Amino acid sequence: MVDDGMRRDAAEREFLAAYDPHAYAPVAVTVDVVAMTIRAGEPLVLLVRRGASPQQGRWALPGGFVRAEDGPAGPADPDLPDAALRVLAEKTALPTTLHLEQLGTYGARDRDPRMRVFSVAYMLLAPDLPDPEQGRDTAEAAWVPWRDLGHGGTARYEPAFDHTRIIADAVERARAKLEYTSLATAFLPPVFTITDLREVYEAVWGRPLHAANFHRKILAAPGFVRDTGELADRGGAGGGRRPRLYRAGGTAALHPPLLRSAP
Amino acid sequence: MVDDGMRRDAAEREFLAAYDPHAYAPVAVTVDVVAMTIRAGEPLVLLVRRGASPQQGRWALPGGFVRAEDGPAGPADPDLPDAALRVLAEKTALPTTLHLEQLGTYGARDRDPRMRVFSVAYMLLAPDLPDPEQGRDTAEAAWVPWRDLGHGGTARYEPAFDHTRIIADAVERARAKLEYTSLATAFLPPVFTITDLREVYEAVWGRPLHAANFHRKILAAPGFVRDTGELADRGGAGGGRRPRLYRAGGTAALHPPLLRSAP
DNA sequence: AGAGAAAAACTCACTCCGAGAAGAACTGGA
DNA sequence: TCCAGTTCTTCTCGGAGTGAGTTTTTCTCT
Repeated sequence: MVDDGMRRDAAEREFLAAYDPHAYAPVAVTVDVVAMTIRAGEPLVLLVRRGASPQQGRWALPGGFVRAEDGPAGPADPDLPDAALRVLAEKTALPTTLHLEQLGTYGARDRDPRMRVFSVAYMLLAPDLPDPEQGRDTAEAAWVPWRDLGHGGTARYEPAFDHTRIIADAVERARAKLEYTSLATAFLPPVFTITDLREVYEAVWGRPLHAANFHRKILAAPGFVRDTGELADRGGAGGGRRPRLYRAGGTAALHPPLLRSAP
Repeated sequence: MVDDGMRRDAAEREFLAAYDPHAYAPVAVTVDVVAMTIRAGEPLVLLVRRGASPQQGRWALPGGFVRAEDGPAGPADPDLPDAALRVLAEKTALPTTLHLEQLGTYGARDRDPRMRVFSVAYMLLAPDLPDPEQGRDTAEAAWVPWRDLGHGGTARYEPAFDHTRIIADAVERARAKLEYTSLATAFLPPVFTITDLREVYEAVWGRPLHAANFHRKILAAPGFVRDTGELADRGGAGGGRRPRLYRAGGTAALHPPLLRSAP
């Protein structure tokens, strides 16, 4: 204890060396965003076609370098979520309500041939977003159904780099979190019906649910939804009772959870 | 589609600029490891006393810079988990069985006064580890009980930087994952009893459990544990039936989950 | 042998869940 | 206007799971 400050151990050497950061091998940090939405019962993820050189022309997640300091490109990103929202705003219009959550960081040595790149992946859930035709920064951008991606689909879209795995991680995270959190409301507008909520679960889990039991369980979970006291203007297309309208209740954890049991 | 390769959009500009990586503001990537173990029913986390300058003398998580390329300090870390295990091996002996899991990445602008530092936090669960007296790289290292940390404890150990929050995130992650995965076996040696397993749950959740019901639920969850067919050499200290010995069954997800209900 | 202790099995009331049926409220066409 | 079809909502019922407590089994120590 007495000589703590005098030992030139590894930590200290690292600290001193860091005063000349350029002495280190250069590394870069990027953010990649898995933006998810649901349109007509179909879960979609936003992909952009790469206009630049590695993997040029292939589809990839929207992403970009984190701005570490203020520079000619623009002000620094104060934190990682800011960077994630910035790169996404360059591709599509951001919704007013959204859920942004960090997925994980990928840093294998051979991810990028140019230099060591660490990618922080984010998952963003949002209500039905507009088509990104106004994307002013990318060759092309599109909302792509999950099932058209690499994992067992028609492989019309084969994402570049390790983005297929990142998307798969995001899908599994979303599926799991629907069980024990009220995350599903992030896919819906502020006011919705129980049927809307059930269709989110069915879309994400890819399996039909028993409507009556779902209804019961949602109302039994305290704080999941709040009754607005109002009814929708109309029932379904072919008639039907006018459904009640609800808002998200704000609860994060769900007790009891909504388990997806074996079919 | 025809002129994809000709457009000098932002992605391409980023790509070209990256060929001179030093033109960018330097950033650093570190790993911090929340190593957890349980000793005599007490959950512990490994802290080291910082020997180097920022926050010198304060306790912090074991961590260090990710080695991006081969250099004088040693070979590059092939991937982030390799870096996490390397920095931890510098502080303590690694167990033969362990569970390593990425927690998240922290990159707020003001985390470190020297430069922009992104820290990838890992959580490591292991059976009772030896005391790190042989730590050859650090002024001091110790296994610290959770309750002695900042959050409501006696504050004997007040971790540096944002490490208090990282540890809190790790604790909450561990508590939650015990509910719906077989993660608890990571705290135990290869062969253990149901009582050992229950004591892991009680230590992590900080609450006593009903022994008989716990026993029933563990055996009802398919694949959680496998019966070795053998009994322990002895019962408890003051006598008692010799307990059966089990091994981890290898199941990741638990059906049904073991919910911690309100006390 | 007997007391005490720990593991494991059992009991019981209660809740929760899946599956189906039934009721309520609405649309559109006969 | 009445009826068939549709959708939302509530109800019912058997089976499974849960919390709490009790009992049985098997062991150690005195």
